[in-house]
Amino acid sequence: MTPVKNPPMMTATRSSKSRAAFKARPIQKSSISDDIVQQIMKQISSGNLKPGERLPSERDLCKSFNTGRSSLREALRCLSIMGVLTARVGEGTSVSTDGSKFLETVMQWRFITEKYDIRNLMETRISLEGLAAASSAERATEDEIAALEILIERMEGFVDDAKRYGALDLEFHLGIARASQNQVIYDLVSLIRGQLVRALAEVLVVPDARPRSTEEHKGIISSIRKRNPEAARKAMQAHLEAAITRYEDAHVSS
Amino acid sequence: MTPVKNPPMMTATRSSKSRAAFKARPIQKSSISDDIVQQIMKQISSGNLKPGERLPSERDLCKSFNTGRSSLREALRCLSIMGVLTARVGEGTSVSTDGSKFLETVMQWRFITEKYDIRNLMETRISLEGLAAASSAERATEDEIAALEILIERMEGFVDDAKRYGALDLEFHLGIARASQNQVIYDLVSLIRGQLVRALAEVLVVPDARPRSTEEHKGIISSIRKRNPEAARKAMQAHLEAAITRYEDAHVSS
DNA sequence: TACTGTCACATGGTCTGACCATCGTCAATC
DNA sequence: GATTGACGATGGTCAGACCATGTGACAGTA
Repeated sequence: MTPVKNPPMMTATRSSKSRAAFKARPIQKSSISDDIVQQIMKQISSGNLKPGERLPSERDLCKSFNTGRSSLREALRCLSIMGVLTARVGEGTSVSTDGSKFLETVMQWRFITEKYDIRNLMETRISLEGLAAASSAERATEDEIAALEILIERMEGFVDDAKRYGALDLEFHLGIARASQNQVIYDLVSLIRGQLVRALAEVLVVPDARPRSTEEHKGIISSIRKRNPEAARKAMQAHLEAAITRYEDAHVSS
Repeated sequence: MTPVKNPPMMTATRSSKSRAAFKARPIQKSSISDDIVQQIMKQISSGNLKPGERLPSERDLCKSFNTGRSSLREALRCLSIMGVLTARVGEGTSVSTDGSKFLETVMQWRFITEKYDIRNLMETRISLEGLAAASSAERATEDEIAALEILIERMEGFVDDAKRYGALDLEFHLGIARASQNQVIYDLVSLIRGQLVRALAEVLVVPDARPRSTEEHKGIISSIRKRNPEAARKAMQAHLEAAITRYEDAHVSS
């Protein structure tokens, strides 16, 4: 894990005098908290610790790991900030039941540290959501389809409210991702959507954008209801392409 | 951030007497280390703290944040375990220059806490790598294409060595993802690949798998060289579909 | 019987002070 | 000029303390 030592860095170009090349492997000294984090994660992955299960108290864990409370707490805190553990005063620490919170948190950070190019994001999104739509056409339940249709109706009531409309739009796209019955797609779509959230807000304020968007949504859900994967994919991709165009137009004019 | 309270959990099914549903939003009490983490991340995202730049010493930061060293350290430790910061004894703490390590670490954990379905992963991978191949056909540099071709030649020398072949295979797929000139795709492809690494090791030990795989690789790179996006996409997707088939055959027979 | 208040206890959250190992620096030394 | 050694700064670890909060048991009350 987290490297503690610098790479070898053979200082060959040192001076005139040549030295015997001394081979050595850098000592790996991982910190205590790193170790604890690893151990706990391993216990979780091995099923030894199940979601919702409670860990021993911090003071007990100190004895088990034979370590000070600070080191232990650094590990626990790290895991709980990342959403793997949930700690409550007076109640103890337990494994989080909602694992998705983890990805969510982390992606929020990813978006902070690294800015992706919007075109790259949209390009990837077109591919992923196309797949989501196609998969939904194959595997969405009747209930899911019905819910999406209702969602569209609700959106029509908010064509004049960019903010509300945007929220429902997000719900629509995530709904399709979920209806694909593919957790990977859902995670990735929501991930990318998180990165795009600022840019998309600009798109939907474009005049005329929302009515068009609604029509395109109807086309998508219609293809899904007809269980036509390729049509659904194409409809979704066309929808997103159109969104890009709207975005770029707005960007140029501003 | 990290929720401190339980969800509402309306205990509706309590007894015979019915109760008025009392709506309440759990109190959010963020801990100090959470705050510090947020603040530091914000400083990094705003560009106030640039990669490689050194932070004040822990003891100085304590004074700045007006907090104890333990709380501060919990935050710093969390960030450094996640790869955002790099801390070395006697040297200080600085912002990591390699941001990708962050995603890598995190995904390793994601894979630990949550197991994705292999079919879902492959399905998504087909879509993404198809896009990668298509984009590469449009945007790969001549150098990148040449490097991929050389890579294939090297792979032919290792058709008898499943392990080495696997390593080169990974390099090939990542190379195409990189040649797409789309950082998002590259990150996601390497992410998914990481999840699949165990399963894929099983695929390549199937007799006859490696020669076939090599042929398919040649087809992909050929389409890319011809600058034919759709052909490249189809070739890549066919390659991955074939890999699935090989995997399932191997799985059934075992 | 059902609710409510109280109290001891366990637990996570925070602070403080201390010691250690390591690194960079720079003067002293050969 | 190269090597060495002392010194200060820094992160890593520990132990002990106090606080605020949640839990559970128990008694009191209607």
